[in-house]
Amino acid sequence: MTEARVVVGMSGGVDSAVAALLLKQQGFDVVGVFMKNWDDGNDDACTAAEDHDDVRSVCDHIGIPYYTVNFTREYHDRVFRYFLDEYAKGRTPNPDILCNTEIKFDAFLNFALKIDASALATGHYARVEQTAGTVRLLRGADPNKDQSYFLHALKPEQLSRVLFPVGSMLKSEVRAVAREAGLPNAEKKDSTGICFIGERDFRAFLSRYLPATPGDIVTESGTVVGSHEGCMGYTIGQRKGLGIGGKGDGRPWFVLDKDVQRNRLIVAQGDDHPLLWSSELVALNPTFISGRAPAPDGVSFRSAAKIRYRQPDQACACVVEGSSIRVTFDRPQRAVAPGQSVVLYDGDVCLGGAVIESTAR
RNA sequence: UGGGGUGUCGCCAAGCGGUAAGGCACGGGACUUUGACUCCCGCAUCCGUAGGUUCGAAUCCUGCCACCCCAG
Repeated sequence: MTEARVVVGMSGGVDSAVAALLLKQQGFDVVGVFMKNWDDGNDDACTAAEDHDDVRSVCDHIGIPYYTVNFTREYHDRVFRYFLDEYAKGRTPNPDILCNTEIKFDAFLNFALKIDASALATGHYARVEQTAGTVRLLRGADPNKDQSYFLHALKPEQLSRVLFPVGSMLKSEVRAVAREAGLPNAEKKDSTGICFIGERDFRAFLSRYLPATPGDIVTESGTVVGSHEGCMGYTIGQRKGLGIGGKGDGRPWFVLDKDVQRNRLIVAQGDDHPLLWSSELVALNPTFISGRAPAPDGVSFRSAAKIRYRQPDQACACVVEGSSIRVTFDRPQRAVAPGQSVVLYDGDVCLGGAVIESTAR
């Protein structure tokens, strides 16, 4: 009779390290696993190697075995290709959401089950609550670190196999635990950037995979005010990188829209421009963690939504219409970008979400 | 080659004899498991150029250069 085995996805950061530590202390048969899902040969090799080293030393410190798995192929086929396709269409995808549904909690979860683990744990700041056959996803206890936004598309079958040991903790508590336990990465800086790919000069990175064709930057009336080197490198609401200075009334310029057909960026001066704000959006193929929408098809229900990670909750009314959902906000939202996800909440409960398709005033 | 005007950071623009505002752009940092937004810091020893006046000039004077406008 042995303890239940749990696989912990180790990134090299403190959060997953503490997750592994806590599970070990709780008596689980913990196995640390490092995922290497990206490989572009050279430049990023160093940080990936550092992360791997951190995983090794953390696992040694905690006293658990560790392995490395490689889902480079899966990541490329199921996440990165979509990522590029979306950018090619002029949209702004969120690869990390897909990475969770397709890689971490699918390919990787299956790997964990295959080596006889009963669950997969990660260092995500979110909570899973299971009661009488139902699963709920709750925000992380630390409002400043909550990552439920990235997990909203998981299915109940996936969530029921998942543990988030640090989800009920504050970041400061996680760091304190790491320090007390003497974990080698206790003070390691939080990582950002696309998961598994890391922090990059975004436009330069994209141009390695998508042809960057120079084009005009125009105002909504068609006046050319600048030029860009590939409009896929910009997103709605973006200010930096336009290189337009000294024109008009002196205020900064923002991207209002992208005209992929004509390879043009449409911009306006001042972030109070009406075309930068919309109070309604339509998103496709909504998924709900409970398995069904809070209200029947065609019936409106109130909710709180996020258009992007770390955005404060926005009060709204939603209505599912066939394979899409229409969200109408109480207050207009800035720079709603097709390709990004709208995620719905009811208090601390994450209901689900959908990928934004279009907006309306 | 008659007249008038203008030349200050990549762009726009203060300054009007007392020793170079500000905005945009850009660079760096903070924030951040997407892309963005936001915030903070930095950014002309020098004012088209050569002289002159003055204790002292980007600010006054003169020559030259460049551009613009009106005349031709």
